[in-house]
Amino acid sequence: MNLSLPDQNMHNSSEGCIEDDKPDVMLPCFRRNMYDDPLASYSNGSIISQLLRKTIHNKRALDESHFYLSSSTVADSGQEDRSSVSSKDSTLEATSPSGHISTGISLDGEHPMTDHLQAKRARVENIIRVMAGSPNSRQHGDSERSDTEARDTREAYRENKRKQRLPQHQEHSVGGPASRRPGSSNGDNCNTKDEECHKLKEQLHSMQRLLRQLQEKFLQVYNQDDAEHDDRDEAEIAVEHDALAESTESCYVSAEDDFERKNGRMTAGCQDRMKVVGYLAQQRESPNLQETLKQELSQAVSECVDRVFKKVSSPGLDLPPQPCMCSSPEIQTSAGADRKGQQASSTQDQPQCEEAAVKPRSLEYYESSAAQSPQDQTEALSLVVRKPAVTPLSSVTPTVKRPYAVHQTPFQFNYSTPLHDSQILEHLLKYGPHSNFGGLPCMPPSMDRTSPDSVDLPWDTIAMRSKVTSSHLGHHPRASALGSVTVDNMCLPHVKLECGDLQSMAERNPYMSLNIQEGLTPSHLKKAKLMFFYTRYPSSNVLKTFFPDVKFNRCITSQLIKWFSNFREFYYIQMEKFARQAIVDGISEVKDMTVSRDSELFRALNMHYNKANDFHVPDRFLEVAEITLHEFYNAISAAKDSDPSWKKAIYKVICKLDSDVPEEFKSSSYL
DNA sequence: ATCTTGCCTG
DNA sequence: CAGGCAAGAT
Repeated sequence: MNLSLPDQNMHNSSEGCIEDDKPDVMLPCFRRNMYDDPLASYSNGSIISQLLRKTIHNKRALDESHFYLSSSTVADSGQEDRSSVSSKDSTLEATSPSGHISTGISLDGEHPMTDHLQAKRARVENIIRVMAGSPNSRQHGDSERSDTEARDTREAYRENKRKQRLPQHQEHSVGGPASRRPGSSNGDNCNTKDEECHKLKEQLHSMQRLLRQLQEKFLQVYNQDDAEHDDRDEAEIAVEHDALAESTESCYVSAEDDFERKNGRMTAGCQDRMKVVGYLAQQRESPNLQETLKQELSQAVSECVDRVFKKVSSPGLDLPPQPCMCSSPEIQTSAGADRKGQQASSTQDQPQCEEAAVKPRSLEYYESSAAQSPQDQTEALSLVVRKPAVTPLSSVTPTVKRPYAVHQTPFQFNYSTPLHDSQILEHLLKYGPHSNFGGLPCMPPSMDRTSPDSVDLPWDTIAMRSKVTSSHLGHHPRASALGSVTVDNMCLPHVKLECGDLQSMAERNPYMSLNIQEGLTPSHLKKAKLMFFYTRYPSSNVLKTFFPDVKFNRCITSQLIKWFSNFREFYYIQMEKFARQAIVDGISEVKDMTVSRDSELFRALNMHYNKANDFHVPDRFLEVAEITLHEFYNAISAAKDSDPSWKKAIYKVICKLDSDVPEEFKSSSYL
């Protein structure tokens, strides 16, 4: 391999972690693989090279792992023609070890690589499109397609199963006693918990499929390039695909059985990922940058998955016990028993308590199921397949009515954990997993029925406003439920709009690897205020340029614009106030009015836009302020203020005084 | 007819 | 600072 050289370059690539202020956002898909593989050591080089090494390794012990990995790799890739094939196929194949590996990658090298690659490219791109285009449609689309294509009864069965759980509303009350687990005081909790696990798993699998597609694509490109230089044969490439697939699988296994270890390696993983990126950038430059970006996308999704699972694996840890009258599982259990009967009657009392009590159990269940069948675990749709087999679930028939309770868990954690986590989860919501999250009526019973209004809360009200975050979510544990509701009902529609008319995937992909924000944070507000010192009338393009970590959509854009509108409002109000004051004070000449850093006017402004006073206001702003003050003074002096729109003339003047915002502001981590 | 902008209000 | 509304712009 000629990877040694690029390797070094990659190591030196400082741009590698540009956006990775967050060391935990990185190539999770390779973690487990590299960690477990003795052949792999970070000091040995890039992920690619390791994969290649591993390829040889795998060539022999491919058998089982290979067969199901590769199959799942292709799964879901043929959205159009293979429609329902998706993960179901992979499952099918996975369950029949002797089955032929229907991977798009021919191990025998029978099919022409070019055709195959093209086809795969098309599929991958389609996947991406689907994922970006309509988060929700994806899942539904799968279900619908399954109806038409019922060749495989198992597929149909599985899909039906899933359908059952989809659109229904959470009339948790339904189900009847038979549905409850006898002898279980918190049977409902368990059920909810199981549902959560299942739902989460489904989402994971969905994302896995996407991830595999992306990774495959990435590797494919790499192979293409590599083949040109190394004359590698198809078989080798195919095997390598499998190697990658396995690494992917391993990643998920890792995410499920060893978070600690994985997390410990995040930094290293980041470096490796960046190596790859750097390598790709160097070798193929712009054309293949696209592929790199796709890779980044997949990794971001993967990271999100890891995050979610991590959250699930440590339930309750983030939830303050006080909020719930039940501070311990035991108490919880008894409480649940007491409420057994009233459960149906939408108890507003303590939805949180119920959740809190459920979480620990869901973890147990989850882990146990994972342990019992790692293969299933990683397989795309194993979850659905396994459903009937799993005892807990089989007895959870009633929960079908409120299938998506699952998502309460991640969301709750989301809002009860630091911003860092919530950001990642927001990512998750917005992109890949959204197809699943979006349609999930993950409202707790009480919220569902008694607080329909909460659904109308704008997304940013929950996600962006620190006020809400602190006052509701921070202090009231129950707010987490509110967050769930809001996210569920508000975020999704937003996504649809954004995906439809905004940034192209090419633009979105790179951002996904960044710490892109779903909403505007207090930091953004602060930044905007400081920017106001330079520009009073920023164009939307400027805003987009200087808020690279913000995912712009109509809502966000208008919010930002509104901010500046408010800034101006305050600014002009101050100007008018001081101008009038000057007149009252008997100042006869404009020249006598100056704006310095000692001026009251400046203090007022500075207090507003630079409250912390940790920013050196540019002199230019003082000049503009002075000019504005003069304008007001003159206008008022000339009695122009009798005209209802007398200020417009002033605005016209001032808007021309905008200056460029310093480049430093372009950094997403400026503040 | 729809979107944007600005004013007013809480 | 954001929501609502109305006037203006397209």
